[in-house]
Amino acid sequence: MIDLKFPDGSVRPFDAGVTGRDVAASISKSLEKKALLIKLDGELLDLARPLERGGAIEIITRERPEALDTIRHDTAHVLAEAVQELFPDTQVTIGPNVEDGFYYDFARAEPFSLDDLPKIEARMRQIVDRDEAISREVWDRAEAIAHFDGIGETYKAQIIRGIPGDQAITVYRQGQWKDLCRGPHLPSTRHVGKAFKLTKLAGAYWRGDQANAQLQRIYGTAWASDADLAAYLTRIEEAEKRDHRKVGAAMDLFHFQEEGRGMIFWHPKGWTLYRTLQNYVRRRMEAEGYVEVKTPQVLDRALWERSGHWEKFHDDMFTCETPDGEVLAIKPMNCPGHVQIFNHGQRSYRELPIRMAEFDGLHRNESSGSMHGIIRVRGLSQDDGHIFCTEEQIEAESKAFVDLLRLVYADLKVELQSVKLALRPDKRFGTEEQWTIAEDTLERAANAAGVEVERIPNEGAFYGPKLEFHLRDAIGRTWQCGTLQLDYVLPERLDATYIGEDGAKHRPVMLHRAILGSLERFTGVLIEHYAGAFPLWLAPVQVVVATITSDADDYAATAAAALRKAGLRVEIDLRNEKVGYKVREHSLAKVPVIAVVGRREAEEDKVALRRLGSDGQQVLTLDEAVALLTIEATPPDLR
RNA sequence: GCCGCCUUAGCUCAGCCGGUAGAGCAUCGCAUUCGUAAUGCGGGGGUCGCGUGUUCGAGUCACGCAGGCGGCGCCA
Repeated sequence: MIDLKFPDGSVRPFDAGVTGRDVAASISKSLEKKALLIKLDGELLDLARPLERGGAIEIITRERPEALDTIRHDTAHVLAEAVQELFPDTQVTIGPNVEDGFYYDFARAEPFSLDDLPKIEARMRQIVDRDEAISREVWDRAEAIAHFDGIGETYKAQIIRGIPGDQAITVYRQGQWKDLCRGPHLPSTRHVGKAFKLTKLAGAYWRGDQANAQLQRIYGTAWASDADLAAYLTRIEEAEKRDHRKVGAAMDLFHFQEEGRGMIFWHPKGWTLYRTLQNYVRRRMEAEGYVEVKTPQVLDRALWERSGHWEKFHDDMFTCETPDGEVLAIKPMNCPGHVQIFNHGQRSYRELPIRMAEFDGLHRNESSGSMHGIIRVRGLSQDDGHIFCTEEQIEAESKAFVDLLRLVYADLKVELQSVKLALRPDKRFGTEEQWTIAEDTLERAANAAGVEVERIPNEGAFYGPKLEFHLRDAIGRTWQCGTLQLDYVLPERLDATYIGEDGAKHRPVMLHRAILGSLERFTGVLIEHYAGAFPLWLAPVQVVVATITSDADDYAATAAAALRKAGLRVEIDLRNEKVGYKVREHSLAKVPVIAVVGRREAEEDKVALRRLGSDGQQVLTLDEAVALLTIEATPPDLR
């Protein structure tokens, strides 16, 4: 006998080997019908799985979030079954869940076409209608390998070879079809339901390695109900409207053209936004003791060889050659330049830490497939900084940086998606001991600043581990923005030294850090975050003074001049159009404040303020309006 | 870089089985002076991404290239 404890606290005895379905049936007929899975001591299990031990049990029905994960994974299995029925020459590989859905990777000589998706979906619905029972089998490892190799499923055989020896090899069968899978699964394909949709096709490398074969990936989304699916599709559609490329074009912020792939042409409004952001972060940094420098755009290849960048990145660097045969590289980053300034003259321990900042342009020959609007570009600049310090200063400097970053993100009202600690990569410089110290120090500093990190192996820079601060774009993709990197390597390779208290030469440590990261990328993320409707202090155009009739033209000019004198970014709209037309146009252009002036306002020295997103108006005297808007338009660090 | 898809007016998009290009918005002109999300009328605007081929004839079909989009890979 085993004891099962139910969520209401009651404990009941059952025979060992009882299944979740039996347990549900013992409660009610309807629960047996609705049950999809059970959870035993936190572990999800198939409804038909015999229970050999007792514990806390929950019956999982369709409405539960745990069920959704299983529905998605089962949808992936139904997808795989449909694909193998329709395209028998296809091998299955893996099909995990992702946010809002799933994918399945297939190995097939001929790629799928977009036209195949509706056919596959139709077959998937048939499989759901067939209501194939899903059952779990435990296989012998050697037999399983031989079996999958024998039927030409070489990827599956390879996966089994990689499964640790103490783990059971489980195969799930649904109808004629079967797949190696850990489970759990729904009782039958009917429970998958039809609230799914195949969304996109993509190529993906086997095991994420470019050296391996490229598989055909089919992405899909699946939900517990049609209403949830419809809501999801609407949400995605809405989110796509926030795309910074669309908003940027609509607001006339920037453009690209073929001759400058990955190179931004910033228009006046976009550049105003960019400079406003840059000036803000520059002030925040100056207040923290940073000193700003400017280093050359083009430097001899020899310097990049010494720093180690040439070896790892020369294909990704733009280079040029003089008629004399000198090979120069356009700088992809500022670090070696900053070390040159540090190295100029003799440094004392008394000067440390030196916090050196630079906002100069950088160029990287990013591969064609990696460019993405203004978020990933070839020409960029960072709110870059390098802190030269002693080992003892690392932790305090790191914590101060994380604090500063959090302050800036709070000012900008962006939310961190995740903070990752990128650990030592295969290709690296420096000793194991240095890496261990560096990794642990970064984690401690982050924790001290109240930030939990997720350790990710193999993702660090060649010279040191990185803290990565990730933000989300409109449709949920995440992008690394801020970063903090601890580096023992470059000071050594570029021979940076300072004179210590003991009169001897010492090696400083370098902290590479950026709060926003690429200003271009951050601007892109901000555009999507605000959908172009920026807070007053960031908005490229803060106020439009719009007239109702030409009687008010002179007064509008007076009002605009007064607002401009107070430092506001003001446009004036004297066009011979109805005020409704003007309001609509400037609202669509996301101008935060429209100051409407008609004959009445002109006579009384007033303005009628209309805020973006509200249809009321606030009638103030011109002086009051100037005072109010000036306060509102003050950047957060100057308040 | 790899896989798939897309590319027609400034923008968003129509254009069937190959027969010589269309709408809305924007722009320009005229009228209108109208109090908070589109005033009316009229005009101009296109080597249909680029190239080659098939054809009597190509926006439409084929091939190549470029750029873009989605994903993978890469990201100092």
